[in-house]
Amino acid sequence: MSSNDDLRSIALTEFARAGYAGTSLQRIAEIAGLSKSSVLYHFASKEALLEAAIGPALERFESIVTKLESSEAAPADRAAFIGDFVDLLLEHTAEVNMFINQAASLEDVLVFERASGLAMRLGVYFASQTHSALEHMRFGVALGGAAYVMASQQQYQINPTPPIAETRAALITIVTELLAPVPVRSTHS
Amino acid sequence: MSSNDDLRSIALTEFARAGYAGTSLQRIAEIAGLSKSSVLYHFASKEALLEAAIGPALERFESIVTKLESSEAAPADRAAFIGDFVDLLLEHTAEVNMFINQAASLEDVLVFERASGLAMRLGVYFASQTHSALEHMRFGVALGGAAYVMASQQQYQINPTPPIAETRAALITIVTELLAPVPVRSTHS
DNA sequence: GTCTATACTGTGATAGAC
DNA sequence: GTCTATCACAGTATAGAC
Repeated sequence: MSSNDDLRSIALTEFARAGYAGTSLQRIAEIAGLSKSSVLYHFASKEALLEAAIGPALERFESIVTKLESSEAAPADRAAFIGDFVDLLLEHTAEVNMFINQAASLEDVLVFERASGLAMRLGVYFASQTHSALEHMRFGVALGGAAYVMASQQQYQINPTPPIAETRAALITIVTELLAPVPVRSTHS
Repeated sequence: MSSNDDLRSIALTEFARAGYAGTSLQRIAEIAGLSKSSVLYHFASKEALLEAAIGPALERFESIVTKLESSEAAPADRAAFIGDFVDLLLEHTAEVNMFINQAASLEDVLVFERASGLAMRLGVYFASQTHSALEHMRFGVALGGAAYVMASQQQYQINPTPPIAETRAALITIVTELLAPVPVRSTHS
C-alpha cells in the first residue's frame, strides 16, 4: 500500500510539471528508486497510474458539482459552491494545473473525459441560470480565471508563496463579484 | 514559400489540437501530403516548426506588452491595452490555446520561454500599478480567465460559434470591470 | 524539392529469474 | 515485490538517389 501511494504522489507531481506525454515511466521509476517493471507491477499501465493520481480530486469535484445541481439555486447555495470550488483549487493545485494545461492533449484519455464532462456540467448549470451571453461569459472568466491563477502559481513556484488564507479570501471575493446577480464590489479602493 | 506556409498552418492546428508532444512529424506530413523527410527539408527540426507556427502571434503579443509598459499609465492607455489584448485572443485562438494548455510541458522550449517571459512582464507591470494583493489577483483572473475562455471555445469547437462582435464586447466589458480602479459595473441586471 | 532507406534513441509493456 | 532482459513500436533526424 505504501509503494502505491508514493508512486501516485510522484506521478502526480511529474505529470503536472512536465506533462503526461513528457513524463516517462523510467523517470517516475528513478525518482521512486525502482525499475520501470516494478512501477508496472503496482499499476497495470501508465494510464492507470494517471487515473490513480487524479482520481480523488475528480471525485471531490464531482460531488461539488452534484451538490450545486441539486441545490435550490438560492444565493446561499451559490456562495457555498464558490467556497467549495475555491477550496478545491487550493487543495489540489497539481490536478488543477494538469486540467488547465493538458486537457487538450489528454482528451482521449478516459479519466480526462470525466473531468471535461464535469466542467461542461458546470457550464450547463450556469447557462440555465441566466439568459445573458455576458453573464455566461462572466461565469467562464470567473471559474477559468481562478483555476488559471492557481495553476500559474503552482507552475512558476511563486516564492514566497502568498499566505493561503489571503489567497483564498481574494479568490472568493473576485469569483463572488463575477457570479453575483447584483454588484457587491465596494466603492472604496 | 507556399509549402512553408501550408506546413506552418497545419502544424499550428495540430499542435493546438493534440499537443506538441502528441503530434508527430509523420502526422503533419500525412496531412500535408508529404513525407516526414520533406517536412524536415522545409524546417530543420520539429522545434523550428513550432517556432515558425507561433512566432507571429508572439511578436504581436510582445508589441502589445511593450506599448503598455511605455505608456503613461492613464486610463485611456489601459483601455487601449484591453482592446489590443482581447483582439489578440480573438485572432490567435490556436496559439492562445497552446499557451494555456501546454505552457507547462513546453517550459524548456525556447520559444515558450519567450511567451512565459511576456506573461511575466505583464504581471510585473500590473503589480507595479497596485499595492493590493486583491487587485493583483483581479489582474490574474481577468487576463487568465479571458484567455482560458477563448481557449476552451476553440478546444471544444462550440457550435454555433457565438458572433465574434458579441464575444469581443463581452470580454472587453468583463476585463475592464476587473481591471478598473473604480467599479464601472451597472446596477441593472 | 521530394522521395526511400536507415540510424539511433526512447517508449510502454511483457516474460521469467530470484 | 523487485529485478534484468527483451519486445515491438514510434519518435526525430540524416544520407543519398532521383
